[in-house]
Amino acid sequence: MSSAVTTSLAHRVPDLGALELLLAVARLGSLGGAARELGITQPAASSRIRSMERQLGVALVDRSPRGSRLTDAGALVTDWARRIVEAAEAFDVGAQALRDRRDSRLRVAASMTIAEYLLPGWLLALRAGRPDTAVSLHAGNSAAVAERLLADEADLGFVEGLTVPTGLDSVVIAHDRLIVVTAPGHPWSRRRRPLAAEELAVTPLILREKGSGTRQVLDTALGGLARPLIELSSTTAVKAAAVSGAGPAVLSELAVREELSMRRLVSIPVADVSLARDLRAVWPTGHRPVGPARDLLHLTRV
Amino acid sequence: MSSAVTTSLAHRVPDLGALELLLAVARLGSLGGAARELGITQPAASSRIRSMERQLGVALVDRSPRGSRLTDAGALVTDWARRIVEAAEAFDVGAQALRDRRDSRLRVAASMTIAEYLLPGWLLALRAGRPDTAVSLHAGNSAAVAERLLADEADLGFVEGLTVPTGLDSVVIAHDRLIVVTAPGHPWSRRRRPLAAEELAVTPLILREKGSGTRQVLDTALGGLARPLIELSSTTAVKAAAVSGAGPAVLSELAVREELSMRRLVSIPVADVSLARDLRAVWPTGHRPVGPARDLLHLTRV
DNA sequence: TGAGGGCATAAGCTGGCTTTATGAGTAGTG
DNA sequence: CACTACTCATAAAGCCAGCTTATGCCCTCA
Repeated sequence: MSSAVTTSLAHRVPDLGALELLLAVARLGSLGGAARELGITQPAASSRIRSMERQLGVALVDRSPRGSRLTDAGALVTDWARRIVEAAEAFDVGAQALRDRRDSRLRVAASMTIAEYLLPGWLLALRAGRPDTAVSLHAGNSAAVAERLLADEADLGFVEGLTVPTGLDSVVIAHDRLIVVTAPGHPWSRRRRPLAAEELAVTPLILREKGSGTRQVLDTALGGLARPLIELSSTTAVKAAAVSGAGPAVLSELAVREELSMRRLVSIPVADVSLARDLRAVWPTGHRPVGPARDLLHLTRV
Repeated sequence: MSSAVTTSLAHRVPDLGALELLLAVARLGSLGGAARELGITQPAASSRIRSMERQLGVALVDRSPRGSRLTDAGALVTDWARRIVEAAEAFDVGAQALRDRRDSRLRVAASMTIAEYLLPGWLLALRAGRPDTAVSLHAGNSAAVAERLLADEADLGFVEGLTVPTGLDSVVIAHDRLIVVTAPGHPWSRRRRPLAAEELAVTPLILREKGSGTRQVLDTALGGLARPLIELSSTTAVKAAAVSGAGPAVLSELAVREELSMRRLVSIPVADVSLARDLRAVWPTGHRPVGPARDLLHLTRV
């Protein structure tokens, strides 16, 4: 693999500024207009689009004296670009929440899975409605979330798992499901019938460590029988092991959505095992969320 | 506060090179090692990580004389970064396929929706197994796909919709579903019961133009009754209208996955209407795909 | 025919990222 | 105990991408 000159992605993919510019051109139908919107000059926009076209080897916009429209290829590229920009927006709100310290107006504590996969989206939506809300975010396990809430160091918490920590009220805001995944080459990926619970129980699996929410749900569903091939301490490590073909893994559906659509992993249907778990918003008993916390809570309910 | 200087995303989110570097550091546990992998020097990596930390206002890695590990915040940031990099990888393979012209070893023709949302992932997987396969991609509607295949200008095609163009053999590779979506504020988003088919039929909707695959499926499902509020000629335009709150829209589940998880749109359950449609791989009758086309076809089957 | 909007080109500047060169801390080893 | 091998940080100097300003051409519309 990586033969010859495997130049990094960054050399083959335009930078975020150029992608934003392309989206603006697509929306406004004019290089100069897009430039104005981004606060740069028209020649800068012109040259940037041109160098992006050189880099990709494809004409992206049709220039005419009355404006610019995307070519067919340009439309396709713009849609791919949009997905990068959306991921960057999620990064941005997440990072901003992480930076803002305890003087923030809304302090959120969340379990890792929720903080990684759901919160950025919610914060993006919250910012759309309440642009001035400063949010801070702390990520930890369920116990840590409970502790922060009870010490009045957080206004609203999010946890996953089967039980609600004592002293907290909660409401179910979404459902998650654990699924079995393998690399595309694995024999299970060619099965025609769903996997039986017994098969899953006797096969060594790549798992999160005992005590994690994920492991807890799986052990309960299988009657405490899950057999580890390896035990790893982060979702990311489990994914990496599964992608590399080490064996089947059991992971939150949320955590592997990207890998499934990229076909780095495939999902193996399982019969007779209930691997659903609730995702809950939590707060100290009696202290119903108000203000921005209430807004965020409303956003999260499907 | 958009007030003051609402600097663009590109100023608040590190560039792709920095994100890749961060992922390498996370994986290898060493700044120098990551630098070596990316073909830059250790001081460059050091300074780049440091300036990323300055930009985000958060410490990302714990340096020690025996290596570097991610901080808690760093782990979270790294996972958000990974999603940007994955979107960039999809962009990259898509763009590469778009650039390679008709001398490519594998020529693919696909409908817009499939080209935008699924093909990049498939090509990524294909490249993992067959790194040297050069792929070219043409996107158009079903008729254009059929034309290219029959003129021997493509080796494998992908279409969505209810019918298979004549002269082509096909196999169903996945199922898509049209769903009803609205902006989060819309009254329908607070419904407790699923929408009935009749309600959908009498409500003016944001739709693709007549003749598109999406519209065809919807009209059939509703008995030709879909009532347009506006008709737009691209999926992206429909999404933009729906996000801005113009009304309910009907779109492929594939097309709105990101918007749903970002909560820019919410999905409205519908009862009694079957909006499923098949996604098919197609090829000229009798000419079963061989070589790389066969590999790609295998990859796409769930 | 003149005004206005759209785009391209050229020249010069600047800032960020890079490399090279060096120093300092820690761990393992004979 | 000192030597080696690994880690990371700092400083100085060079390069290049992208920016701005200044200009010119093309087209459309009044």
